[in-house]
Amino acid sequence: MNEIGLRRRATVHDVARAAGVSLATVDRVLNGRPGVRAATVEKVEAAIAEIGFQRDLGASLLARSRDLRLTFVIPDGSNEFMASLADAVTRRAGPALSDRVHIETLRIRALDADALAQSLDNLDPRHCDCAIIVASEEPSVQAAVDAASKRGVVVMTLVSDLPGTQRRHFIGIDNVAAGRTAASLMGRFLPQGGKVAVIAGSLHLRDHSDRLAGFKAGLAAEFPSLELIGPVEGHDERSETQAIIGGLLAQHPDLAGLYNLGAGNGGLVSALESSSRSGAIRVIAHELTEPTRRGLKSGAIDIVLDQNPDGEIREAIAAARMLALGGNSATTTDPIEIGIFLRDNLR
Amino acid sequence: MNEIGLRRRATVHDVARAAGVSLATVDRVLNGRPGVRAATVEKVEAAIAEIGFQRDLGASLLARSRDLRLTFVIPDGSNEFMASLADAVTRRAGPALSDRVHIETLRIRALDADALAQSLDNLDPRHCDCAIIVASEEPSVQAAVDAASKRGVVVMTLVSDLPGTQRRHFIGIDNVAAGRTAASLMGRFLPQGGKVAVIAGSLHLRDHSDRLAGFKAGLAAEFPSLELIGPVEGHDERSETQAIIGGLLAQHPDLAGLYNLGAGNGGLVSALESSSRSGAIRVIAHELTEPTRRGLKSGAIDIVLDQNPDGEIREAIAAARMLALGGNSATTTDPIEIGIFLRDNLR
DNA sequence: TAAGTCATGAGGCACGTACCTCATGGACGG
DNA sequence: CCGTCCATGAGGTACGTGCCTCATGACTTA
Repeated sequence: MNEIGLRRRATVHDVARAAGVSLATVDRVLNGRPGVRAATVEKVEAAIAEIGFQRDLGASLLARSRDLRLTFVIPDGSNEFMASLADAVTRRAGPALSDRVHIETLRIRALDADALAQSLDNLDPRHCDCAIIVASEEPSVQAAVDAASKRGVVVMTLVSDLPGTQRRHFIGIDNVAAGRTAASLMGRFLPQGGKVAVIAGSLHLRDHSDRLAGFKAGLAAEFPSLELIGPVEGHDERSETQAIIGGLLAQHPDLAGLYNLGAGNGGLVSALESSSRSGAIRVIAHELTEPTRRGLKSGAIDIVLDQNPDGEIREAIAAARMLALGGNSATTTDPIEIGIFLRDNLR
Repeated sequence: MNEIGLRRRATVHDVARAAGVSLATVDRVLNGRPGVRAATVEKVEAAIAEIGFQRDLGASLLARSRDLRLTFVIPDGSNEFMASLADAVTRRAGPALSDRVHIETLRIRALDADALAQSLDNLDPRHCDCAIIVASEEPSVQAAVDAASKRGVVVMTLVSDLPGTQRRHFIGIDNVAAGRTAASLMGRFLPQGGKVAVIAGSLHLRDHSDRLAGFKAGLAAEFPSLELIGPVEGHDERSETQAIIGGLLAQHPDLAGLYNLGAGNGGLVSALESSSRSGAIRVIAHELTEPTRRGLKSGAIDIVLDQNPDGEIREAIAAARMLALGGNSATTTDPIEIGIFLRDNLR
């Protein structure tokens, strides 16, 4: 019943025929089982390359008769972005299930390195193929990532990276570039120069320290007339951030700009709006969430730099599927882009 | 061999048991085949909802023993964005194949409605499940879309929509919002007012006419001190656009802003750079391509509004898969976002 | 009442891969 | 020359779904 001229896609049978070996041998090679001479392995691999065989992912998962099991580990607490990240996971879980991808979510206390390390330690490769974590850069976490990898649980980082470990992939924006972009916008907003304060969540978070580095570099290179104040750490908490902003406003009556490279934006907006200086200070924040939307609309915030949580979750799942088939995820996943939002292009 | 407490996912067998019918009946319901009483259909659907059955997409495509066949119809010519769209299709074709999605690309002459209509007419539902087209809003195209739908080829629109036809889905940005965003940025760039020229490709393209509408509305609502010149149609061609810009520059020595809502950006940049007024005029263009990157870097262009071609192709494929399973694509696809690029956040 | 129509059941084969068992034949050491 | 190990072949079953045929029993219509 095949249409003429419409070639069937290659199967393991075709590989076996092309390599001049049996199905069993092809299977052993494909799934990395022992008992095949090196020369034979090469023959099979050559045949695969020659006829362009691609393993059928659906049939493969079907035959294994089990889903790909992913565990997302996401910080809990008042951080709205993390909440929207978790929501995105929930939204994707349903559709993913019909692709045989089973997703679980773990929420752990924000900025609690030991809690993160421990939940990684608890992951059993028999129940979890891949863990996707929002990492913080602390020794206990790094050790736990390497240990999990050694046990056979693939680890990927999300939003905040953990270079120098066994993590197989990072999904998130280029945070140095994000910081540079913030500097570039801030510099254009303040051609006359002035004081710019920087608030971070925690410099143990790689995304925050990268943004800071990019922002500093951007200011130094292009806008030396801006004077940087801080960074101050608000631990991504609403009330703590609000207190810090209040203090900065009181301490610097001539404050011209504010860059919050962490979370806690509810506190940022509240502090600005209750200060009578909202709109007079150029404000750049991160992540499009309820408080930053409110800030954009009221004029308290000028620009929001955003990473699309839905896109990140989608790419994480896609990367995990690729890894599960022994492929290289890096070659096929799309980079996550830095979104720039002002009042007029709110989505 | 199932882990204790790890429930197996529901299958058609479970549905049959739960509904008290046979496998054959479940199958008839699932695949919309006739010969089932309405009451029985309801019983089955209730059972599906109750036990949370989700069809196994992989097994389904496997059993059908054929790939999902998609045909992308993309304009040819000097339009760099369309080229990058076609590239994105090519990039996705490989990975998609391992999900049993077979992709073909047709390039047709840009702005040639009859060529587009004819390639739609040529699509045979036995060789193509779904066509994804960059539409232009002309009667012959509209008729061809409806005819193809009637023949059994699902049609989706990409980049430029075709409302009022049988097209099942549109994938692209909200172009009215894009125009409004351009207006908002332009207005902020030119607080002292002035002349702003608008260049389009063709107002038969829905995306262009939508952008124009959004831009006009945005200026009228917020920046009445800006005087709009045009639109002039450059037909998305490099040389024609270059000539038009040259003419505008000569005719309006006091030109303050330029919004090219179409393609032909190579001509835009060339005209500006050879005019000695590059950098003195605020310029907003669309689509991140080689010429617009060059323009951003040289300062000839201030802002580029972008739709991510890779993201669009990804969503198109995802939507087609959903439609193929009888689902409603609109509920599961992510909206495409308007990217805003300046020199500093080039990707 | 006989013939026909219709909803449903029962069961089987196919899809491409994973994974299992068993057979076979060659190489090698003693 | 015999026993052992090892690479490989042969062939089966299973996974969940699609699609086919055939049988059966209920109901309609002439």
